[in-house]
Amino acid sequence: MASIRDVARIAGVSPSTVSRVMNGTANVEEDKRQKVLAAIQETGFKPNELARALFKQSSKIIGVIVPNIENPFFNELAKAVEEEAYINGYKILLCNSNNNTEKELMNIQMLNQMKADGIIILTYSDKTGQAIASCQLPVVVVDRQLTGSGQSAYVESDHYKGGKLAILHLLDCGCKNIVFLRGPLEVSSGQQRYQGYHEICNKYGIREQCIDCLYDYEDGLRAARELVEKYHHVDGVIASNDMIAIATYKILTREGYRIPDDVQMIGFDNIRFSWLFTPELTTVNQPIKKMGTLAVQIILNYAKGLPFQQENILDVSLVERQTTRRKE
Amino acid sequence: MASIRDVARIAGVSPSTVSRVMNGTANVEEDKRQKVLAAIQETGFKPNELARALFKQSSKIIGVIVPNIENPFFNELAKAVEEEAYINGYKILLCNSNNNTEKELMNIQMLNQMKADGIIILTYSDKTGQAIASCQLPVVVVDRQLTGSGQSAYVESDHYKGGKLAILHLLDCGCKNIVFLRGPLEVSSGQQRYQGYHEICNKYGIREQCIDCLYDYEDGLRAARELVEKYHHVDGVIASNDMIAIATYKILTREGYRIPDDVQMIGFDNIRFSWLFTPELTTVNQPIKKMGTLAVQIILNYAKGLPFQQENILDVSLVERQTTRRKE
DNA sequence: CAATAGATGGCAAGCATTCGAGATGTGGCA
DNA sequence: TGCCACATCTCGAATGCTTGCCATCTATTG
Repeated sequence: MASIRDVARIAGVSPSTVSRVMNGTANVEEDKRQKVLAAIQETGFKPNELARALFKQSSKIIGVIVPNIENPFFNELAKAVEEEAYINGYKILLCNSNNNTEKELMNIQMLNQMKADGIIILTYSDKTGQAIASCQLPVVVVDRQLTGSGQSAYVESDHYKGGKLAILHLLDCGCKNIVFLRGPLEVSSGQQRYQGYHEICNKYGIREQCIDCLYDYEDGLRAARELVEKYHHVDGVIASNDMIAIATYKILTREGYRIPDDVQMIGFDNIRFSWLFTPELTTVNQPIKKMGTLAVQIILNYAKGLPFQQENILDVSLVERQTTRRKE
Repeated sequence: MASIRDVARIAGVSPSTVSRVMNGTANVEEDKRQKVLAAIQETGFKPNELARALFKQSSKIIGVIVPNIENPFFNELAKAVEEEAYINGYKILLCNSNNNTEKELMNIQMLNQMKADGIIILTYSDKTGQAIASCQLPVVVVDRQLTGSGQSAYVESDHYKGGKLAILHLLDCGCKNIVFLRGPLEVSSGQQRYQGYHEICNKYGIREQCIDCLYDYEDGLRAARELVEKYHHVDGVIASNDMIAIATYKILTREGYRIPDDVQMIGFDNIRFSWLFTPELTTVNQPIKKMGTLAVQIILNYAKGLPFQQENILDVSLVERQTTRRKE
């Protein structure tokens, strides 16, 4: 592989001149410029990104740490991040943490050593929180609130509003016996959605009915089984997210419930699958793409020394589809 | 950020000695060793990966180029790749090509400049084929056959067998009027599956009924609409993959067909969603995880100078679930 | 006392970039 | 016409950081 010095030798100039031609850093006399260009052509010279990054102390890499790429929510987000990064000349280093704090810490350290320009992280334990705080890199936490500070920011949706939207919609649809498959209260999305739900219940004097449920499909199946066992007269389900809604659909139909005739159902997130699924899921939309784009922009701004907003809470909206039906 | 020279100065030794302590390259006297360790502790020194990679001419990065991370098949594969890479101390640089040859070439070039240790690519146009052939890096093409050569290899499933398995199963289930939503013939998976189907049709004197269909959901909807228009008496559908099967399910049920009572259906790939879906999809399993693992291992072997198999065709198998039903 | 083994330091390589200094040339003024 | 000043261009060296090789030095053993 040709180096800048090979090019310089062939063109009969110094490496600095070649560098100037390539980067347009300064004027170069036309005939030398032509010779350099010719030499670049001839050798097929491409600058070594590692050397460049080493000098510049920046690798133009953004690290993305997700618990599980397989999860549609995370991979839709990863896609948005990749696109925005690519447009701006950045690359994505993808790390799967498998919800393993150990691996998360390893990844953060690795990104530090790689001189990544920022980290976008989609998971958050207390330990990682500390690692983030003591991290020299800008970190954007997505879908979790952040209590620490430093050069970090967070991006999430208005889950509180989402929770209200969900139950209000089921009420609009005439549900009398709503069960909330409640997401984990330790994470802000679960906590906030529950708060929204809770407030509406209070306001209308509705008795709360919750089943705790993690965000993964398997636990969704478990929770849904508990649902059909405990709540025979259920006519409305708020699933903690779309994957849980899909799991619940399987269990409910297996038990002979028809959706939305017997039980109406609403999810959260509006992942692509909520629309691909049959029936198409009513859900509370999170602007996933926008979250990814924003996260990248925050890192870009940080890199450029521009100001950025530390707390970003994006709006959510109701998407009515086939698992609910408004009363005429 | 502390450098190895800072550590050396504090410990009162030379940088080489520090390096030796860190990497265990050679023996170091115990008291110096202790001093070095203490200095590392004190400074929190972590070697600069860029400098290391520059020296070693290897960044321990594997580039993964997928057409679309959102596609479940690709992201299940990406996950397997990430896991296997992580275990072996490699990182994944994820590139979304969006089926854009331009972007693919850019990514290949970028990975070259980054001194990636290999590329795993899940898409394949003629132009990229050339780029791959002239690439100094080892390349593993997954899910496509490769006609060129160089230091490249390919990993794919036995699609031919898969095609046979699919139609034979529908015949076993008593289907008399099977339509094949045929994947693109330009790619080997489409071509080979069709060959398998074709051979069985020949053998049993069945009239072929095909609708051409790309691998994405939207085109699946289109093809499925064409299906219900053209083939009123269809009682068996072979979908070009699971996503297409899911799209077909939507259209068929909307038209009042019951599955599997009126129409039986089989897909390909056995993506996670084929099981999460209701009804659970009968499908032809591709060992996705194994494919990802193998692809990484090929690159690892190449890096170690070990031999590796250039052509890898993995076995497929039938997974019977709820969209087909064997005749008693 | 010599020879060898083991430990350690220094230097160079890997590569692109930037800065300060030097070189070349041109224009203006005496 | 000759000289000085200034502008423009170009080069070399230093920077970023680590590792491997070679040379050196010390200590131990025969």
